[in-house]
Amino acid sequence: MDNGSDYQLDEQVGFLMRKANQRHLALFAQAIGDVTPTQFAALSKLCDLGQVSQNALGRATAMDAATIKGVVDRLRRRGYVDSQPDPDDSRRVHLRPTKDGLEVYAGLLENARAISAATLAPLTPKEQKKFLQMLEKLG
Amino acid sequence: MDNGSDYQLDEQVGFLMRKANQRHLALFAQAIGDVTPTQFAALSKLCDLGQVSQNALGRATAMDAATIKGVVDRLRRRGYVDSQPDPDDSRRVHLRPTKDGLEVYAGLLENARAISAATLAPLTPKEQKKFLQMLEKLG
DNA sequence: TTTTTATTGTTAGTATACAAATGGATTTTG
DNA sequence: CAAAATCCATTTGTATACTAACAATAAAAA
Repeated sequence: MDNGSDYQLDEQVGFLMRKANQRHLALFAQAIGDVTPTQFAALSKLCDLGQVSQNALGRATAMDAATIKGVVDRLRRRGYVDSQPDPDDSRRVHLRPTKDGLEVYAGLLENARAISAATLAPLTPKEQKKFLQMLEKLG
Repeated sequence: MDNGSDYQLDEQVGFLMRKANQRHLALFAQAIGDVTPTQFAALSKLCDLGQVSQNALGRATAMDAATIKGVVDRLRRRGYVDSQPDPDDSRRVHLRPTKDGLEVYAGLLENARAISAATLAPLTPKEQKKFLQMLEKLG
C-alpha cells in the first residue's frame, strides 16, 4: 500500500530555499566582491542607525552575538567601523560607521538594489511582491 | 529631490530569505537533533540513488566538491555511509548507504515531512504551492 | 599517438552560523 | 539593600559553504 512514503529532496522547502539563496549569494559576489552580503547587511544597518551596541546591531540584522562579533571584526579591520566603550555601561561597546564606511556604503547602494532586482528577476512584478510578502510570513 | 535612495534592509530578498531559512533550520534542529539538514539531504539522495561517486552526490544535493567531502566524512564517521574504490576509475570512490544509514533515514522520514510542513505552515495550502513554484524559478 | 582538456578527490583559507560556557556589569526583585 | 535574574561581549567547538590550488587519472583532440 502506498502511504505516500516517497520523499523527493528536490521538492522540499529547505532544499529549494538553500538553492535560491545560493543563486542570490552568487549574484551578490559577482556584483560586489569587496564586501560579503552579511557584512553589507551589518554596514547598512549601522549606517542607518548611526550608533549601536554590537549585540543590538546583531539583533537588527538577525545575527547572534557570536556571529555579529566576527562580522564587526572584519568590518573594523577594513576600517569601515569604529568602536568606542560606552561611558554609561561598561559592558557595552558603541559602534559607529567611519567616514570610509559611509562612503563605501553609499557607493554600493546602487549595486545592492540591482542585486535584489536580479535575484527576483525570474518572477513577474506581481509575483515578486507576493513572494516578498510570503517570505516575511516565513521569517 | 528624492531619487528613491533609501534602502531598507528588512525589505530585501536576501535578508528575508536568510531569516526564513533561519527559521527552517531551527525547526529542523528541534525535530531532528541527530543529523543536520545538509547531512540529511546527502543521506536522502544517497539512499535514493543507492550508489554514487562523491562528486556526483554533491551535484545531486547542490554542494560543491569541498562541501560534500566534509558532509560525507561526517556521515561516514557516524557509520551511515560506506565507501569503496571504483575498479574502473581509480580516481573515483563509490559511496553507499550502510544498513544503519538506511534504517536511520527511514526512521527520520516522517520527521522530515513534518519539518517541511511546519516551515510552510504560516501560508495557506494554495500559497504554499505557489511559493514552492516561485522558489524553483529562483533556484 | 601525443598533447590538451576535463574530472575526481583533497587540502588550505576565509566567512558565515549557532550552541554552550564564561566573566563582568547592570536591572529587577524580594 | 542584597539576591536573583538579565544582559553584554567573548571564546570554544562544530558545521556549512565557497574559492583556489593541487596531483592523479581519464577522455578528447590534434
